[in-house]
Amino acid sequence: MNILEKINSQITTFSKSERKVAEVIIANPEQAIHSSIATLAKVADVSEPTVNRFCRRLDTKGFPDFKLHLAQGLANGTPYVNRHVDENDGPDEYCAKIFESTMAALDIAHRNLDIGQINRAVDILTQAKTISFFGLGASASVAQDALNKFFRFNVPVNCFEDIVMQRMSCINSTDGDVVVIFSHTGRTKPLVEIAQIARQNDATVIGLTAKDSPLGKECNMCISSDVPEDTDLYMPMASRIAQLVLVDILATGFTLRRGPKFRDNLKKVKDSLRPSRFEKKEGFN
Amino acid sequence: MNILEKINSQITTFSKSERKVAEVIIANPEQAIHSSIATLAKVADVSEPTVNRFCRRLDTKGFPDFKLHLAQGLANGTPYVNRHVDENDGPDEYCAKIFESTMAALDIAHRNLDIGQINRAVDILTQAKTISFFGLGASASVAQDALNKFFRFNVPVNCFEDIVMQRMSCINSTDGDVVVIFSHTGRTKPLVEIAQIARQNDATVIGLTAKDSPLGKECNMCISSDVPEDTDLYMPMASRIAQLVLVDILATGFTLRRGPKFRDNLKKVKDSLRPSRFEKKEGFN
DNA sequence: CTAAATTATGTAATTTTTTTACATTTTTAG
DNA sequence: CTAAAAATGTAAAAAAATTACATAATTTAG
Repeated sequence: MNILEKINSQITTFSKSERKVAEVIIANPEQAIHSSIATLAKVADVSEPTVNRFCRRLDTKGFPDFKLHLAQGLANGTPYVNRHVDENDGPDEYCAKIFESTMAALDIAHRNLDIGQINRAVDILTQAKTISFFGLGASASVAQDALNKFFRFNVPVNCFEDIVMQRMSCINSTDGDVVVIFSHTGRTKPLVEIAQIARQNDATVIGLTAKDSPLGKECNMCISSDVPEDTDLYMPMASRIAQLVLVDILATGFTLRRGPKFRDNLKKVKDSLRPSRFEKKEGFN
Repeated sequence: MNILEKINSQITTFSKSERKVAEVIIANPEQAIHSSIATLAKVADVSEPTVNRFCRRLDTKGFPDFKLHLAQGLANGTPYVNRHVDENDGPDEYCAKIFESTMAALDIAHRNLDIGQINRAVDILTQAKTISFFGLGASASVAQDALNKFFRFNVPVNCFEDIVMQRMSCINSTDGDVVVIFSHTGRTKPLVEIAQIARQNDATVIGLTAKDSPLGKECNMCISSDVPEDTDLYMPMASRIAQLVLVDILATGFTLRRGPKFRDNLKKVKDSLRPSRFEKKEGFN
């Protein structure tokens, strides 16, 4: 845990003087790491040993060690935060903000991820007779991306952008078929309907969607990224990126489950592209 | 810049003794931040003032200040590294690795990004008569995603997955049309050809591809993410995520350029979806 | 190639900073 | 209200870092 958070969480257990020290540090940690114990004691209006005791109470070896921890916490505490784009931002700023909030979103998605569900999904996918990927809007391209990965595995795969085709496909599904439905909100009516249809026909439905959503409830199992969507610009951004990473994870899990021999096939698929490409110049790399 | 990187980049300018200090620190920075100047001097086999001079050379106030900088560098220097999935990895491990290398890739993409090119691309896009997005394979879904963003802007947009349609579209293009081509490698022959065709017809071609690739050379301008692709599993992974973030950036730049009134339109597009969705329960949020 | 000048490094003293030992004050429990 | 415990401060000691200066190594001009 970050030492600043630690100070905050333990502040009630501190004595009066120690609390003074804590407050001074929280108020301006940047300044604290550049102060000597004497300066800090004076600012907090306590004696130097009090500051030292304060440091020890936080499981550091002493004041210099405490400053080191604090410095690390400051560096670590702000790396990828969700910063919203402002209308006066120049290109530097909005580029930085978008990259950072995307990374922050992935970090959150990773933390919230239920690995057990991933494992179950890989189980289901490896045993599937056919796999269908469906999504609408921004999730349609996620579905297409999933198709692009899974068709390499030599399993029958489907992907339709058209809701009518999706419906017909689900009506024809049977036991052993797996339908993967992508939807950030899980509130898109037509997708909820095709999930119901697929399950009525004994297909297994995996939802990459919010757990408690209408769609989530219709699925056999659910993988949710729980990424808060940035609604500033009314466009899906981080959520679909998180979904794509989940696709990568499922595809990776799939290939690992199938063993090393299987991976040679993947190389063959890739090599088959060679004639349609310009060769890279010879040399290292 | 991270102080460890700084040491590395300046190591040639150091004197013999200072280099000894640098090497000891690089070999084990964790240990360095917990050593006194005396210990470090002994380990590096130099005198204490040499260590101190070394610190000053790196624009720090002295040894303790140097340790602070180093501690901060360690805290955010190693967060997201590109770790490769190993065949014995369990789900926890491959999930962590995939998330981390994706984030690492985005970090690299951000650092390598030429903001000037982004600005130019936004210029071109805001002035476009029509915009077409083309890609093949994994980049096809990136193109589709771009379509999903830019159609909201009330500009005529195209996106075909079919190379023949792409070709025909480029043949019909004229001055004022903008063609955006997605390709990680920039070596896919058909895409290089359509870039040539589009330019022959006076369209402006923007490549989201490698700068020095055959495709890159055919484009009017080029935005490259320079993300090293993880080829372990023979599937595009991080590269397409980086492309999608670039799409987000271009779309954001576009809306900012158009001003606040324009953004009301985006809300309208989003609101139009409401009838096809299940309402969220009332309440906060 | 040599001598002067410059630069690099180390020694030892000085200063600063941190820590310890102990005294005093404050708080708490009976 | 008093005794014990806890908290805080004072002052001295220890540790760490820095400075001033001396010596050694290297470079450069002739």
